[in-house]
Amino acid sequence: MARTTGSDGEKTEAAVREAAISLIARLGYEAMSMRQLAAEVGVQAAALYRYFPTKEDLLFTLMREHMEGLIEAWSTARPVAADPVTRLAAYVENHIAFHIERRHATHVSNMELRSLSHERLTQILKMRTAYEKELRMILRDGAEAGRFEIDDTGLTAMALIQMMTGVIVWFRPGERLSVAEVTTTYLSMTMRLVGAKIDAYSGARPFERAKDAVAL
Amino acid sequence: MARTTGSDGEKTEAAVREAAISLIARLGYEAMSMRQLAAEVGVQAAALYRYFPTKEDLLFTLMREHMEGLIEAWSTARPVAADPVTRLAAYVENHIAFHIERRHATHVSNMELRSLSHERLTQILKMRTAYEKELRMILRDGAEAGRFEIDDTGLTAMALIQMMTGVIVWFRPGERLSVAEVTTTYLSMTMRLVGAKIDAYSGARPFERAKDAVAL
DNA sequence: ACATTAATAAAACGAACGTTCAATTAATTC
DNA sequence: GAATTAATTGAACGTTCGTTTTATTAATGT
Repeated sequence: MARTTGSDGEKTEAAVREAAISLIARLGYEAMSMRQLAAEVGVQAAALYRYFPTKEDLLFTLMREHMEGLIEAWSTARPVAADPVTRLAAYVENHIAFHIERRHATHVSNMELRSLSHERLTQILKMRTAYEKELRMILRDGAEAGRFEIDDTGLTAMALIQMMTGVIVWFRPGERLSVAEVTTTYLSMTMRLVGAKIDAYSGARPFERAKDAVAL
Repeated sequence: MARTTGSDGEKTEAAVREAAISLIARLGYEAMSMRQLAAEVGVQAAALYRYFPTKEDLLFTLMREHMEGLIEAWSTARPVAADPVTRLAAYVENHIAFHIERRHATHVSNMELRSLSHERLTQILKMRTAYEKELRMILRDGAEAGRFEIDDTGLTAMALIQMMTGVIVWFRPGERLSVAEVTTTYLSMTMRLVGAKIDAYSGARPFERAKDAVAL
């Protein structure tokens, strides 16, 4: 046989991406075979090579697009010229929402870095560093303005990112907690962690338990 | 050829474990071949099967011993009948010290779970859950005693563990920060995150920046 | 010294891997 | 409706994989 009725390059490529994210997240990049991926899409392995020249090209494409999406999401959500507390809240909300929404892709981007060539690894890490630098700047601004109490900006940024990204390890949609509830609690923990003071409203009182919902 | 002069089963097995942890941490379990591992040890691949019947048995052994070591380390470090703040501090110190000391093994235990059979995965997760439960109990006791302010005990425990374990991702011994400095900062962040009050010393004042070294 | 056991090498097994190539058919263009 | 292009199949390629088998030598016990 050969070309099948109703076959469409764009649809097949999209199906390959989606199936690859799911399979790599579940099995790991090395453990997933091209034949397995093809079977998931409903196609022969050779057909995959029409869209991605090698297995690594496929992985790299998935990762690059994930990072681009994250950076774009932040550049949209980022509040301009706001105070550090507001900016930090926006960063946390965007980060958690994005990562919960794309749990599988995040897993791939975080776990399969070692399967990239040196050059491509550098490229992905550069994007990641740029994204993390945004958080460091917020923390530094807040510390300088006396709104945060932070020992070490870089270390705090890493701790916060690990904490927030860790959500995808245990969060399952539709279980005990909603995304909004998780976000609210993480916001509260974040603000306390950085020693945020909400002077604008009530004078230098540290963050307490936040019970009100946070808009996403 | 056959048996080599000076060959010793115990030493070879120890060398295999050590090399396996290092190789799996660097390349991933699926990407590491038994021939690669054997070469690292300075032996032929067939010799490995004298010590571990299959590749998965090797992985499982490494993981089980890592978890056993973690639980044992905590059961030694754990303070008996102390207040929640002291117990939480001990948990954080032990966790960070253990994980920095065994970065590679931690990487293996955290990243390669999906390569275990269902039965063995369950066994490892059971140990991990037992270890995490210790933290949840500390948090619950502290919250009930009014020493902590916590929204959700389970969620806070997960956040803290992700934050602390994340140290191994960026920490490199001998770089900018010492283990003691990292631990001190993480202790301070943890105490603020849980809203710890150090009543015993100074009345209900929240944790501030901790500058004094913490004994490990 | 000799017999036994421990530790390894060398070679081979079938299976699965990523990838390529030629052939074939569906859709599109003119 | 013929020519062209797009999409896919089926078979094959050489490699590498985890693992097994057999033979061989070092160390140990008697």
